This record gives sequence, structure tokens and C-alpha cells, in this order.
Amino acid sequence: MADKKVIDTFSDYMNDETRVSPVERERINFEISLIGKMIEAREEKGLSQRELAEISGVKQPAIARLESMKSTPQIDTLFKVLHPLGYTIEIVPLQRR
Amino acid sequence: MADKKVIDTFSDYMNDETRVSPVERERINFEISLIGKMIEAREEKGLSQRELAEISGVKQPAIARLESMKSTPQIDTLFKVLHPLGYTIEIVPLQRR
DNA sequence: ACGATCGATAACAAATATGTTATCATATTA
DNA sequence: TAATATGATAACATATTTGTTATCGATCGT
Repeated sequence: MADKKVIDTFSDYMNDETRVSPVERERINFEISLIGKMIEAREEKGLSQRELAEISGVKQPAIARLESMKSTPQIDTLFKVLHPLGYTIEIVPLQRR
Repeated sequence: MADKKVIDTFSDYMNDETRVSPVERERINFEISLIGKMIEAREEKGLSQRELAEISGVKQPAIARLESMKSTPQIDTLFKVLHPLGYTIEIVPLQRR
């Protein structure tokens, strides 16, 4: 029988439709983009999670869960956290990617 | 004493920072854009809420609550509903508006 | 060594979204 | 008229996020 592939890259995993549906892929890519921009912007502004919590109204444990992908946030939480970091969210057609 | 303004337009309301914070404004604008695109795309594809529910995996009452702004969705719900309608979500800098 | 701050996380309560099931009034159409 | 499909919504159960409080190990600077 054919060898079972045991280890592959993250890209291979993400592009395997038998394991990651297109919708999941969209969401995961979004979350990766989110986390990257969040952490980068927060640190570039010299803010700790506790300081961002104070400014945004979202508590530090929730921010930590966000940044470590431990939750699927609600959009109001996203707006609260992203706004003081200079970001917002937009709806765009799929083909623009 | 000065007259109290009782009735004003939606624009006036949205631009009054004593009543709507910048963050709330961002979220409300997003929701309005979301609902518009959702309903338009769904009807343009000739889908009922029940059919979209079947395709997306999000149940019809949840879709109805979304379209009538009765909930603050989680982002995975948004992706599930938007993907079959040809949309996705992106994080963009605030100044791009 | 000490104190302060950091992000991560545990445990539990509270809030909210979503699922489930059913029904309603309305519109459409045979 | 009768049958059907629609979106909205009620009521309740379930799932998940977020808040709350506290603590942990790690890191940095004194």
C-alpha cells in the first residue's frame, strides 16, 4: 500500500481540502493576519496587553486568548481591540485575493 | 435655556461623539455594510434564508437574526455565511477610509 | 537577590450567540 | 380558495466568549 504522509508543512495542510475547507481556510488566514497585525501594532506602540486592555475595554485575559488563537472572537470585541491599534475590518469580494 | 434637539437624522446621530463612540461607529458601519451585501448577494443568487442555511451550515434563525441586526456575530459565523455569497473579511488600516 | 512587569492561563460566573423546534403573518401561485 | 414558501420570531437548550480574580514562570533592571 502507499505510504501515508505523516508530516507536512503548514501550507500543505492548509491547501488540503480534505482536511481544511475553503471557509476554514479563509477564517484561519484571517486569524493569522489578525494576530500578526495586532501584536505588531501593539508592540510598535509600546503597549502591554494590560495597557491595551485599559484603552480598549477588553480585558487582558481576553486579549491574551485572542493573540494566542484560543477563541473565536465576536466582531464587537474585534473592533474594540483593533481601533486603538489603527485598524478596522472590511467586507470584500472573494475574488479580490 | 437652549432648545433640546429631539429629532435628528441617522447621520447626525452617528456623528455625535457624545452618543456614538468612534469604535461603535466603526462597528455599526460594518454591520450596515454587512447586512446590505448579505441580503443583496443572497437575493441576487436567488437563495432563501433556508437555502443559505443549508449551504453555509448556519441555521435559518441565526441568519435572520444576522440580517435584522439582532446579534453580534462571531467571526466564524460570518465566514460561514459570507463565503457562499462570494465575500470575505479583511483587516485594513483605519486611515484607508 | 529583589521587585516589578510581562504574557499565559486556571477556575468560575456572567453574558451572549447559536442550535432546535415550532409557529406566525404575508405573499405567491396553482 | 388552498397549498406552499417566505422571513421573522418565540422559547428553550447548548455552546462559546468574555469578565473576574488570581497566580504562574520568565524577563528585565536595580
